[in-house]
Amino acid sequence: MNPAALDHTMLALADPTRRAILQRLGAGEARVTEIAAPFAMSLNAVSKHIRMLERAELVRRRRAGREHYLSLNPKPLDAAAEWIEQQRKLWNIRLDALERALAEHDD
Amino acid sequence: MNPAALDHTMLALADPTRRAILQRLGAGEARVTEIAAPFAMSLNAVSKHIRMLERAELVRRRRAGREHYLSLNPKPLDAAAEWIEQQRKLWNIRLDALERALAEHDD
DNA sequence: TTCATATTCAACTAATAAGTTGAATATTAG
DNA sequence: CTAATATTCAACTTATTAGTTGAATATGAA
Repeated sequence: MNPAALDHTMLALADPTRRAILQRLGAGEARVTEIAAPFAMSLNAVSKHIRMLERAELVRRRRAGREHYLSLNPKPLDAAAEWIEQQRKLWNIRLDALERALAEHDD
Repeated sequence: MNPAALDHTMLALADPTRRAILQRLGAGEARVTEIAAPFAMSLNAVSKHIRMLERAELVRRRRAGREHYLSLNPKPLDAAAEWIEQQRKLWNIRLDALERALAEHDD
């Protein structure tokens, strides 16, 4: 588990265009041009977003002639979700301890 | 639900220093200097990281004289976790459908 | 072969992030 | 009052992101 991998994953998720691309790919693979179509930016800009998603390994590319088919790889989401869940768990444990301490103090 | 809020949350989580700060705050509130101590960077650099965490509303600040006590606000993590879970759920639904289609095809 | 399509590469600008150092501000301690 | 402490502000550098336009590359179609 490379620590920079989580950096890349989180950074990839920190942009609405990239989140929309992932959401689109959730429905199945698609070509670069198809993915870019809904966005009010150049194809090149979307191409760069895709590159960031690939760096995070959230997106895989399959070349079929001149067309590149992209698909979602949800694996890195596991580490991201795990970090957040771990954090929430620890926080809750601490809050529970606080509550118990307060309850005791009431006696 | 401001869409930029999720951007800020994810971006805040995309840095190991900031994640470490959040982890530290999971154990309870702490002053800026205390938080900065373990890091091999200037106090000012950590101060800036804290500002980003505040922008994401992951950290709250309570001033007590010249000392600023920081605490974790885990609320924004909910939206982040929810986005990821939603994505994983959709992905799994699609994979299940794919599997069913394949199974049918086998008959 | 020639033309159109799909995509990236290269070069550029502008904005933001991440870090530095040094000064300013506010508060507490002696 | 003066000195030390806690923190931010300001200015600066460097790296990265996000976007653009125009050219290159590779493939497919006529």
